[in-house]
Amino acid sequence: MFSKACKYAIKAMIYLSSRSDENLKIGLREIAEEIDSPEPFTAKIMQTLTKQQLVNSTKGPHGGFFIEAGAPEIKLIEVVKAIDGLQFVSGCGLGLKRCSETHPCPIHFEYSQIRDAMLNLLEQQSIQSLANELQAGNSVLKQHLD
Amino acid sequence: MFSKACKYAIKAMIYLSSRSDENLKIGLREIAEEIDSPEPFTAKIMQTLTKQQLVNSTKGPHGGFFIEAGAPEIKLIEVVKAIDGLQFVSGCGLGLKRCSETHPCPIHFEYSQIRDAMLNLLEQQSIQSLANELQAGNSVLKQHLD
DNA sequence: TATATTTCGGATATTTTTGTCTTTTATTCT
DNA sequence: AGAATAAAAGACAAAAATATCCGAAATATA
Ligand code: FES
Ligand code: FES
Repeated sequence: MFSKACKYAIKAMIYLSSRSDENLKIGLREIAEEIDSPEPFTAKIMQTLTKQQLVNSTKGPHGGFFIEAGAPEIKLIEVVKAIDGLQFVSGCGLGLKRCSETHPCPIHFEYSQIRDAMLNLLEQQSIQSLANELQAGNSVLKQHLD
Repeated sequence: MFSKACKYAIKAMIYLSSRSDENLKIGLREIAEEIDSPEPFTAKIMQTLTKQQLVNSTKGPHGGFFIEAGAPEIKLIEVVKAIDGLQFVSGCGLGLKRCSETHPCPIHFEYSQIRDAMLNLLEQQSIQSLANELQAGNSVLKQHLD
């Protein structure tokens, strides 16, 4: 569904948002720790997100990543777009060169409905609202397995 | 969503089914041609499908792949399971070690609904019925782009 | 200014997926 | 039996995704 990089990105964004209310910058180490991701790989992803202007960053002591306070809501689709691109929400489920109503693959009509539901989810849900649920303790970003 | 191998597998199965009514065996070359897939890679996939008993094969002249006539319907999920495994229809959308109602990731409730719809599709749809639609000209397995 | 901190950028390494090639084995036909 | 055909099996190659490392640049603090 999503690449690992994209999953890390989404979780990082949600975590960041859940801690960015204050004028707080979050370091790479903390992010990787809290979303249970490999630190150097996460660094690359954060670089991409920064270049795509989805997060801000500052270097140096007390530097780190943060989401501009008072910034407009960031929808999930924007994060997916930045990391994985939009192929998955528009492409054919069986890999035809283009998804088409007039020359559909065998599962087009069933598949495209589900794909559109996913697209809808990504367009509706925002990082901020998911972060609120996280803060409220209604969801988690990592699990402690014994 | 599905790996390329899995997409090739599904298309190969549907094509095979659409031609297997008669006691007809289909060669690798024809399959790869008709589903627009790399021949040697497709060979590997067909080997797997054969080992998993989803198709039969015979060697030698006029040999090839075929689906046992009068065999019970093959559901899409069986093909996906044989090639990609079931991780995607049961795993967490954000990569948590397990998908859980009690310790859900931020998108669990929306995501799992869509994932279950996909699972439902895979469990309902059979290779044979999709092959019928293909034969009826209602779908295609490859496109000719200029 | 000097030092410590932290991201940035580029190079490199590993793993997985995708794809290819060659030899062997089974089967059919002559 | 011998020749031709086609899949099976295993080794190999290329590409992409995932992950790591290190020096450079920026920033805060002393
Ligand atoms: S053509 Fe395959 S999903 Fe639309
Ligand atoms: S916990 Fe993430 S999808 Fe269920």
